[in-house]
Amino acid sequence: MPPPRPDLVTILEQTALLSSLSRAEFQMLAARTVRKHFTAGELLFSEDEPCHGLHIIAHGKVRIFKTSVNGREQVLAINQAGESVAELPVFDGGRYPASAMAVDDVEIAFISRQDFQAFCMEHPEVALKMLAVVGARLRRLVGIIEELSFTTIRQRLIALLLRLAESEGKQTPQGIEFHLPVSHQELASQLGTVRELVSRNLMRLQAEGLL
Amino acid sequence: MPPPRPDLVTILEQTALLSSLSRAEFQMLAARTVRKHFTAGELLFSEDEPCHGLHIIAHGKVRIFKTSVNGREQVLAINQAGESVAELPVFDGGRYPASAMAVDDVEIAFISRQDFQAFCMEHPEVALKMLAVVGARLRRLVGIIEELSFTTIRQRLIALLLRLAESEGKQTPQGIEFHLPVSHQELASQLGTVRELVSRNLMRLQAEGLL
DNA sequence: GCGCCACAGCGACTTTAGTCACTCAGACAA
DNA sequence: TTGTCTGAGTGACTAAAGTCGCTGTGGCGC
Repeated sequence: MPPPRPDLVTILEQTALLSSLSRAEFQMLAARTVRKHFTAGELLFSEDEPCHGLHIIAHGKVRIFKTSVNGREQVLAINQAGESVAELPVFDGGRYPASAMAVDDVEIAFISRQDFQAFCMEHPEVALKMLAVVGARLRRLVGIIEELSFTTIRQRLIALLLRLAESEGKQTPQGIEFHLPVSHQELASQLGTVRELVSRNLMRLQAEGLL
Repeated sequence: MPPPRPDLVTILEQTALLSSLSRAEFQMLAARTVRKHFTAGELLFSEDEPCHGLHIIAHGKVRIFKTSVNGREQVLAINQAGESVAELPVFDGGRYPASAMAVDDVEIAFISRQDFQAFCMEHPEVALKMLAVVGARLRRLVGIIEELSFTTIRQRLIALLLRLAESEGKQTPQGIEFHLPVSHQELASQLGTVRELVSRNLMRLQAEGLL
């Protein structure tokens, strides 16, 4: 038996997307929800696969990314518990635009396309929330485009480090200190480049005394 | 007086976003719609401005783009009559993520945020259509990211030329023939690079006999 | 201990992208 | 006819980005 399993209603209640629903509505939705489990490194789905429903993350982190022919990866987003994944193909009926992989062990609440669409028709406020969520995603993508087309890897790396410092860092007399939560390879994927450049640029920043 | 002005209901009827509404609904919406006119080169809105409502293009083309500090531009989309612009900030209440400029003379039907949100609550199917439209936009952005992070300018240029050939080209004995509809500068913006590289790469393709 | 592995560091090199400075041709107004 | 403006072509250069190959290190299993 996997780790403690909060019941589906509780999971659904914790997703931002569905806040503002009544207890009865949650129960109705829960009745149509399937629970799925993925272990670290497992693919939830991959690019160009047809989409059958909405994934809501109950526990764990999910990495959304694209892969190039030469094996390079570009991370589009990393989503956590309470967030949903791949909302869009649920609505436009198309295929997944990217792949999703479990970063650690992940619990998913899965609702089929038909069920969720029907639910949205009856609860327009959920559709509006959905639009807000998708809007936020769009903003992030525009941000990535901006970085990719206007800035150097060095600048992107600095920006990413600052973000990490913000979220993970703790203050020390010498400045802010934090551990890199992931490998250089992973940082490279998030920046849209290769490991060596991350390594080199980190060195450079260190040499300049900024680390 | 500007060019012939079809009435608002007709304009609204022609937008994909609102198809499937009844005549009465169109009239109701039209009553809350303001008409705006922009001449070529004029900005509809710019990045980071707060958003007050939804723009629907009645006539003309609109270029959505980002600008960098050093003056470079990255085109995110070019939208035509019947499409809407900047749907997202209407819903998440944020600011515009990019700027929009009239490519030629443009007629806009403008609906305020409040009115449109209210309308969506009453017409969930419009909200769902909206999600599909936004989804398509998201796909395009992911495509841009993919190109930016995985391919060279040469490849991107080829891809863009092929797209143009598809839409504008006419078959001739020697192959497909078409005019570049825009300046090299504009192509560069769409590819996320500078004029010189477009020029050079076009030369290169020509030298290799691919043009 | 030994070998195996994944991750990291690093030097040498090639390719691509971007910058600068200039020339040229065509459009157009004075 | 000039002058001027804009878009385009181009050579020379710099600076990024990416590739290759090798070394080092620190787990971890046997």
